[in-house]
Amino acid sequence: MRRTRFDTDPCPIARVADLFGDWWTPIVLRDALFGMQRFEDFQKNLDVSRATLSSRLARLVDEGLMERVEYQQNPVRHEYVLTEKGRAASDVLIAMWRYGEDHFWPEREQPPLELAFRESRATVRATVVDEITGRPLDPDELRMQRRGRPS
Amino acid sequence: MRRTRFDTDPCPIARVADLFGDWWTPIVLRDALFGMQRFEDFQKNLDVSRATLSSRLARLVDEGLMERVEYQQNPVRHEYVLTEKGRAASDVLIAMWRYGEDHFWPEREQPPLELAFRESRATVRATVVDEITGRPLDPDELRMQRRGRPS
DNA sequence: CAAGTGGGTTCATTTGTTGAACCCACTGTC
DNA sequence: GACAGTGGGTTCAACAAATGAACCCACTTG
Repeated sequence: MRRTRFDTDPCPIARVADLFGDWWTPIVLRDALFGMQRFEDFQKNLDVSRATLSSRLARLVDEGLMERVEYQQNPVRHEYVLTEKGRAASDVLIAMWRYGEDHFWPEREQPPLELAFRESRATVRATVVDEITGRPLDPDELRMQRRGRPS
Repeated sequence: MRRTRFDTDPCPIARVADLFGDWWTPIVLRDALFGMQRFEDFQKNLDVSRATLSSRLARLVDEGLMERVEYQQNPVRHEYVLTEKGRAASDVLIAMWRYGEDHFWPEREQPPLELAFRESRATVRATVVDEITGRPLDPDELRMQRRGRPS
């Protein structure tokens, strides 16, 4: 009766959902992308149970999104550093940010936080587009197909 | 000891994570975006427990991503139709697709499924960009800030 | 030698997921 | 008019996972 896993599913969304499909993982990753690295910092900032945090970080290391790196000896201490794969997850997080700010606040209200460029401090508005045409993607115009031979 | 909720969190990612933060919701939404509407179809296609599916669909209706619409009487039957808010979730799902296909298959392997345009059947490669400049977003160049008065 | 720091693990309680079985309203078939 | 089938659920017992609190350990600093 263990939780259903999708980590070997043929659909990319399913595999990502298997990892992001709990409430803590995306939030831990968010903090990591904004520079957080230490267990204590995550724990204090997120107010998460130490046991839960521990298992989430272990999973992220396991999946190759983070690396557990020793940053001092005597006593030995480690920090969690994002890998390339971990940094690439930012696109998913950024899409979530945009969707959240557009649809999860009551009309005429806005979230107190915004995403901005570090240097200019200008607000970022992200959007998902087709890489080639640069145009937004309408789900009604998309389909899933077998690679190679379109059925 | 109930599960921690983020549906009133000031961070947009947290609110979205609260909804997408389980393994079934993104997958149900994926099928819905590709046109699925009926309970039985979701259940057969996903091989999910009827109880779990039922609660997921109820949550999606509750949050305003879907509407439960009567499509026949005698006997009364309903189907689940995406709202505007539901359709807008496609950007998050598409970003997950891209991240999944780029990072969740072993080197030199590719997922058996691809995202494509319905008409031309050409492969879609999606990317997250800044709406104004059209340029990809590097997480190292971003920050979270309070809206209005940049601290 | 007591308190503090960083990074965890262990534990009991409670909540959520799972698969199987069941229910109900109706239709179509023998 | 009894029965199988369809669509859309609910109920149930068993098990897994999240939670918060307490605990542990290796060191440093006062």
